[in-house]
Amino acid sequence: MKATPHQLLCFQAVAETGSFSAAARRLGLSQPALSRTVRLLEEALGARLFDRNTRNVALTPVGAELRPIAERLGAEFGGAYGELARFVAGGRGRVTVAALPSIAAVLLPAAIAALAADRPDVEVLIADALSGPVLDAVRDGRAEIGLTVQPPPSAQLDYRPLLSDAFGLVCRDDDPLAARDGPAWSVFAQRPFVAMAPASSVRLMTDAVFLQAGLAVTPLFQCAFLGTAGRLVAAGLGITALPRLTLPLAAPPGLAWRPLARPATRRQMGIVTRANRSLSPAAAVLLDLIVAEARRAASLSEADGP
Amino acid sequence: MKATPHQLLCFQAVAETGSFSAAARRLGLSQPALSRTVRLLEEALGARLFDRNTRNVALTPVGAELRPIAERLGAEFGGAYGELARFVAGGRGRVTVAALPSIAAVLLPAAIAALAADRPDVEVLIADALSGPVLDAVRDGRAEIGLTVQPPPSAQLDYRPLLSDAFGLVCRDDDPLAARDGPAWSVFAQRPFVAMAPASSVRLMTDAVFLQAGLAVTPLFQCAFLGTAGRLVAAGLGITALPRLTLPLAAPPGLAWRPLARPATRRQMGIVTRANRSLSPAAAVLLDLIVAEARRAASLSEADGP
DNA sequence: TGAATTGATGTCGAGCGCGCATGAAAGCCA
DNA sequence: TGGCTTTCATGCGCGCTCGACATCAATTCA
Repeated sequence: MKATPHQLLCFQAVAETGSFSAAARRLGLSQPALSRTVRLLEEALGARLFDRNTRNVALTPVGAELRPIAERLGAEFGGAYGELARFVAGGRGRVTVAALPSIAAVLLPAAIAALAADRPDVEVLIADALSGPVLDAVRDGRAEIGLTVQPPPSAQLDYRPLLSDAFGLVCRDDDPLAARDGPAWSVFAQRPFVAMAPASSVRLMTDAVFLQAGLAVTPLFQCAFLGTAGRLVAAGLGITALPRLTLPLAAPPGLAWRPLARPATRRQMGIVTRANRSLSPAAAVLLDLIVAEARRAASLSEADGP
Repeated sequence: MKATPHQLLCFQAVAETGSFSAAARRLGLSQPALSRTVRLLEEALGARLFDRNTRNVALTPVGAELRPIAERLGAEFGGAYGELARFVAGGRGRVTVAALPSIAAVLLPAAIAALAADRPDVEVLIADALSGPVLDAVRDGRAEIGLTVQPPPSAQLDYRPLLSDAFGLVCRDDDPLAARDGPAWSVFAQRPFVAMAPASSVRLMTDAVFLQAGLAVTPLFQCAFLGTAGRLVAAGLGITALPRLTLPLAAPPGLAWRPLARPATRRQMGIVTRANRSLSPAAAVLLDLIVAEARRAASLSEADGP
């Protein structure tokens, strides 16, 4: 009751060449093997497929009926296999990345550009969110890759650190603070502080540092976007603390960045994936590209060690 | 590099049940066998299909990609197999019958009606022609079945006699000849003879009888159709000789038929098929029906022996 | 902490498909 | 017409695949 694809291939070869010997040569089989295979197929289907004697081979009506079917099936099978192979090779697919905006902006553009360059059929979706939703998205499979700060250890998530980024003071470049080498976090106790939104990763870290250092800092503003914070600082309304690599996002010219000391603080960025779950091939490729991009960013950033 | 349908079935079962053991039970396999089969499929595709530990089984992205493909392929395969099975069983197909009109009219209607009754998807094409073209059509495959008089023996054709039909005198029933028992062929030397067209099988036989009996018979008319000949006779323009079973075709009322003697002559009708060539299943069914119909016609016709 | 469930692995046996050698039939040619 | 060649079928031996069975490892539940 079963016809294997191999049997259909053998049938097709005989039908096309009109000869068992020629078909066997083409298939790289011995003629007896081919004869047997065709006979088995005929028995499986319950009908003769070729009227043959030692001199002539001709399709029977059943064989003629099978021919287009086998062809269609073969094309279907080959096509499906090709599709899948491309997916497996990472040449096709969809990758969803959940990322903190500040990290996405640093690491993703180059990686995605490199991916698009030689794998144009891979679709990349970016969901930027705060760190909690990023972890949630990865945990329940809505995103394959998460880019975020180091999360609390979890059995459901794997974390792989990529690079760390020093926090620094951000102020106008005509501010006297801009001239200082290695200002301390305590400066924020004396000047209006532009804070990020409460659940943002930058805010969580600055709050932690203030707490740890026993500093009483009252945020003057709370921004959801780095660009807003940058503009507030540029307008002279306050100063803030940001990781260095996020600086281009806070973009207005006329701003200075000085690494903060006491305590020297670094934000670690990394990749989060679902534990014990395979990545799609395309996602694996993108992940490698992100890792490479992170290495490049780390080596370019003189102040940054792992 | 090869995924067998069986491997895809196993994959689907695991994907659907979410469990190797349950899938194995459903497939009627042992669980180890199923495990191995899935592993082999994964190796063949070069990618893991399930993320699994002893407690959970979940599709990987590649597995999720394969799932609809496997489903489509399975449906395609099953559908194609079903189509072919129906063809093999004779439930679907096209049969071309080449036949002498006089024989077709006798044997085909009942056989085709019986065929259409329980195999509505079998298409029957009838090509009525003279005996030469009938043989040609069968010889080169344009027709699978030929209905004709006994042909000259040929290595390319098989002939199977069905029934034989006595020639008789056809005249008006008010003709004095109609009262005679067993008139002889010599009557045609004395009365206007309505002949059939030169290449028709009836004409060939009547000519042969006249030649053999040394009778000089000049045809008065030559008809291509039996109906025409019948009407000419009915109009009193002449008499003719026809096999008994063709009489209904020569139809007008008021005609008599009397078996001819000296020599008693029978037309043998039979089935011609291509030698060493399989019939399509549907054609084989039709052939059997024709044979049955011929047997019925023979038993009904008291004057007809084999 | 022990019992039960589930997937993986090792081993063995049966069946299938392959190649090789050989047989039978049909056409070709002298 | 009788060899020769070509072509498909068949018998045999072998290796690979796939099956079941027994067993192991890991995880959950009581």
